[in-house]
Amino acid sequence: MGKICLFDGISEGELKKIFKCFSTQVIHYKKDTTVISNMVKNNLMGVIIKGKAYLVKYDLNGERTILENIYEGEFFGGMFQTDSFNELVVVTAEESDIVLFDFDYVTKKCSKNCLCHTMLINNMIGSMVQNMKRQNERIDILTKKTTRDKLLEYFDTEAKKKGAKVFVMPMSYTDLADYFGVDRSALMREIKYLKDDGLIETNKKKITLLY
Amino acid sequence: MGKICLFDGISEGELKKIFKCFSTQVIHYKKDTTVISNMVKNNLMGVIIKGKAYLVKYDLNGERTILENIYEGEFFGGMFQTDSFNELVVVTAEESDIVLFDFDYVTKKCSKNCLCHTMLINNMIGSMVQNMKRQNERIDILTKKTTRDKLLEYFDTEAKKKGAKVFVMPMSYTDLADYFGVDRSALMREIKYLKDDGLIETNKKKITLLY
DNA sequence: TTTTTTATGTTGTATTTGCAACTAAATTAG
DNA sequence: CTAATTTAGTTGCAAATACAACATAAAAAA
Repeated sequence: MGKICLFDGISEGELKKIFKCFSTQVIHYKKDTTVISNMVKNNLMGVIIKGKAYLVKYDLNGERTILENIYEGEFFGGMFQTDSFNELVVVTAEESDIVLFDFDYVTKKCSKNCLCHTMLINNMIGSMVQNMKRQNERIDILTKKTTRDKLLEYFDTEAKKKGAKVFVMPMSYTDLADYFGVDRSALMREIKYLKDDGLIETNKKKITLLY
Repeated sequence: MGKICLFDGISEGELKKIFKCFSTQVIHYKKDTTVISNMVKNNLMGVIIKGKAYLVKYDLNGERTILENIYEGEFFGGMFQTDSFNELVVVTAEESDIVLFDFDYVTKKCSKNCLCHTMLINNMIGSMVQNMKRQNERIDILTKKTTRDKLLEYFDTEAKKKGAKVFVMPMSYTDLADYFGVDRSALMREIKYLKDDGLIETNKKKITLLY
């Protein structure tokens, strides 16, 4: 399958042209910096050239929920224009290089109708499909009623991705608890129960499925 | 904001041309019919002309999870090609008219490079953004730890959509429980508690927020 | 290096939730 | 219109979970 990046199939030279046409440039961001928020009502979108970011929603109590992970080569935005009563914010998860430009440049197609533009749109659709798959995967997990079922579903997916019964968790247990929307200590306890029941073995972040 | 439909801005005549170019036609489906599954490895996508469908995942135990609602004018597919170890299926939620065609027709652009094609792609992106917003909304709710918080978040969103403290639930309580991934009776109980605590009033599906 | 911060791991307890098993109301089908 | 099916509404109880409060290990910063 291979990860689709927004600029796949577009040469350095063409990319420079696009950036010029979009009158934008790469900006470097420190970790935990707000790149874009719905406070800024511009119809912006951005591409992560290097690094990683989160789409975050802030609660009334200041609690934050990570709605999406945005990885290298992926884009965000397009949902900041209208009906944004949601406090949506894109924040860097690490030091990142990001390009911001107006959504219209992409959709409203420049006069030149260049080939790379078509390529860009195709990649964009591919990237969105990729993103939807990830979101569906998470929803599938989140709708499981017990933490045990969430874990088993998650382990299953990871094992299938790796094609093996042994794999290394790609995130911390703390983050996993957030990803599941459950209490961290309850998650740890459930993992212990799974071990007690002989369903899994763990060594730090290495998980072995015994079924 | 207004709902974006895939064929917005495309005339009847042009649409006929597209259908011909895509060598497809509208098919009528009865309720609860499988329109497309990842068993069929074709790179298909479909548009709901009339009706409604679900993107469903079937569990090993035969349990089903509704991952997405696909409404009139929206499309689905594009995620059925590769890495589909997930048992994803699109099923009609009611009697529906649907068009199926190969994804490549859209992305790989026909030789004519017609204007309506560009329009189609723009609408497609709009539709996907819309979809992502919905998914994010649901994830936001699902990650809330208690059923009470899920309900309050949900009520909040609905109230904001309607711009009023009073609104009518757009789905049954049974469906809401599935949407939340919680037990139905537990949901009913929590609604009662909310009433007891004077936070809401209900009359069948009419909800009034008292805060 | 040492200090500071963040992540892991554990446990008791009160609260929340799922599950089962109902009845009543409402909707759909015949 | 009546029967059949689906949805709403309740409740007891066992199981799961959130919360709080720790100790320790690991990682990051100074």
